[in-house]
Amino acid sequence: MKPNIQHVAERAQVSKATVSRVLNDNPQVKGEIKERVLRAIEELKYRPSTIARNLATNRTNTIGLILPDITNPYFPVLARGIEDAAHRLGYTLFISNTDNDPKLEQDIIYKMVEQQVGGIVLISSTLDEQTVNDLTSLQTPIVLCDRLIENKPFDAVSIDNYKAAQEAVHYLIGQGHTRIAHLAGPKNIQSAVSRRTGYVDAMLAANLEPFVSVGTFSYESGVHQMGDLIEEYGPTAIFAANDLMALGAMHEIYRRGLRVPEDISIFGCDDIAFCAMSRPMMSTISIPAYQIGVTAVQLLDDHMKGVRSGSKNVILEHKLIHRESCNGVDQK
Amino acid sequence: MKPNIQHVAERAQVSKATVSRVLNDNPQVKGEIKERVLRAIEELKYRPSTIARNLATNRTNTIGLILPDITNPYFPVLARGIEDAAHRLGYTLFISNTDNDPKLEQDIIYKMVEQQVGGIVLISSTLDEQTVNDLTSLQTPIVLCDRLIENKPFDAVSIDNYKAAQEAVHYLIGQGHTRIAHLAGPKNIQSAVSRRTGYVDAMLAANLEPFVSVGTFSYESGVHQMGDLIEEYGPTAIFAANDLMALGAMHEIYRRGLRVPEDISIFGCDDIAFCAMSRPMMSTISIPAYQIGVTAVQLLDDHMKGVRSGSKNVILEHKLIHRESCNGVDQK
DNA sequence: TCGGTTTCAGAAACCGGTTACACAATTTTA
DNA sequence: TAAAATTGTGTAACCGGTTTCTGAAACCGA
Repeated sequence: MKPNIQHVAERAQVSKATVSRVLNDNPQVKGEIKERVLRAIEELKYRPSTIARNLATNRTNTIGLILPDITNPYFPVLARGIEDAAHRLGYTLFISNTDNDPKLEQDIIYKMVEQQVGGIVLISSTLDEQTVNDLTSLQTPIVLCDRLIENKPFDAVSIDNYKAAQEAVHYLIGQGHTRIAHLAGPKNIQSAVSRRTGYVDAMLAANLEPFVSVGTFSYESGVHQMGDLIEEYGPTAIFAANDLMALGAMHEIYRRGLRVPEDISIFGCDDIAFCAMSRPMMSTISIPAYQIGVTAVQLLDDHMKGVRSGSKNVILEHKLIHRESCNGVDQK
Repeated sequence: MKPNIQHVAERAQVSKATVSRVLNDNPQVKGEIKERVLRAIEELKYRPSTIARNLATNRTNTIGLILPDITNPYFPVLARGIEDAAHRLGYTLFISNTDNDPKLEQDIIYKMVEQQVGGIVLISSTLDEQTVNDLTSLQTPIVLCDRLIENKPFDAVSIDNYKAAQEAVHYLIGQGHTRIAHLAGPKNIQSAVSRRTGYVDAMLAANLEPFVSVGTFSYESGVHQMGDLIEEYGPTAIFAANDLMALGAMHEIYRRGLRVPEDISIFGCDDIAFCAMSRPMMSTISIPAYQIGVTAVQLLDDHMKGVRSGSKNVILEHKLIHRESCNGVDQK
């Protein structure tokens, strides 16, 4: 039978309260009594019940992470940042995938709230106004990743996707490209929309005609879109809204006997690990995913500890990574 | 202020017990009383406290997942299988990374046990005899992934790594290779050891001399090992203990102006997503990672529901995936 | 009509901790 | 040396549910 605090108390010949104080490092208890309690704990191999403690304190020291799909190579790094930061601060982490399904996402949020998580890190693109308002009534702090939000009591941490996209386009233009197409992500995902807008604006500002192909952020999508693009537009450079699509595009280019960057330059976004493993290595925008995760948890922790009550949008710095997948047109 | 069961009871003019019964779909309560309770719940936007329920029932409906590093591309798929299966069965999932640190791993296991998880899916390579015995005394069911274990009260689910490695070697031998080197994984990881043993035995059985280079399962390790291998041994084919090392090896081969598979063939293991994205696409052993995860949770669920008490080793089928990274020597 | 079941809701104990408060023992102060 | 302040421990209420047990009311057949 599993020992509880009462058993320890009896063995050490003290009260439950004293045992509890020892467990919580309360300095009131010391000397021989503390020794006795520690010995009793040791002898009984007693481990306090977290759930009982949770109920008594009305806190759980848990954080929930809700994301689209851990299988998408961008997210593990983010998740790792979150887990590390959470662990460091003494929280354990719940995790759940939504596949970008708004209904499922909603259910999971409520499930986690019922689990009494102290806070939630939410990576969501599908949040509509109504849902956001519902969440507002929750007392659980929420921090959004990769998505900014205004005038709502949520923290958010992200990068400036609009600016990042513009930089990518400028980089390509700087190499002499004019026929630059964009492999866009889903229309309901904010980061995808920002990148697309950044691309379009940068093109227009340079008096170039934008050409957008909308996809799904997946490798397969990149493959198909690229095929269409070659036939319908004939670009010399591609700015893809994420690396997975960029990789798919690159694959298709080679399948057709063309080469990167000699025939077509490709620029990605995210800087997933495989960008440095592909051949040619992919030039891309590096997003500090790990740091986003860490920051998100810190914001959450602040809220949970009551350090801060307002909401805050944090924008982290991205970085343009020059590798091998882009080349000037004049070098052909 | 957040409503509790008492508030609902008062509003519906019934007792706490009745509300509890309604919450748990107890058919005893029906008709008008049930209606009143449901209405009160609705009106108060009442959500039962999971932690209170946990304490009362002494169950949490949570499962813990402990793995080395979610950032390693093999694990997200496994984790996804686990999460999907857990979600389907009504469990929420804790997750934590160990970086293969035995001490940390131990701490996390105990932390999860204190969280009263119903069971733990453990992906560990560092378990020594002593630790395993300690875990035995826990009342929490544990299922091991990617690692078999005998005569212990744990379930395990894995593939036959020894056989998989032999098949890989036979495949390479069948293509006419004789100078086949092995990029091995860490000596303290069981799957790495099995693959290595399978390689060595298959080589010896074919009267070929094994050549093993020990690495760390990482891409960088593959790069460095491959460099050494080319200089010290001059293999015509490589069997890498995982895809990350295989990819690293391929990178190094190209960096030196050689080609895959024309100069050196490479065969990996795991079949991570990048294998089908690299150029050339990587031939490898496909491990049913998702299915391993699902199976692990099913075993856990059986145990938690008391369906089965003995322990069980499940071996899932792997598959040899023929792609582009291997070629017969005679074709040169 | 009446005793015997059956049905259904409530009272209260319980899960295993935490913590406000009370109070005895000890130390400090006057 | 007595009163006051401090220290350290115990008592008991509490967190918010679940569940056993009890008994009233409804139902049933004779």
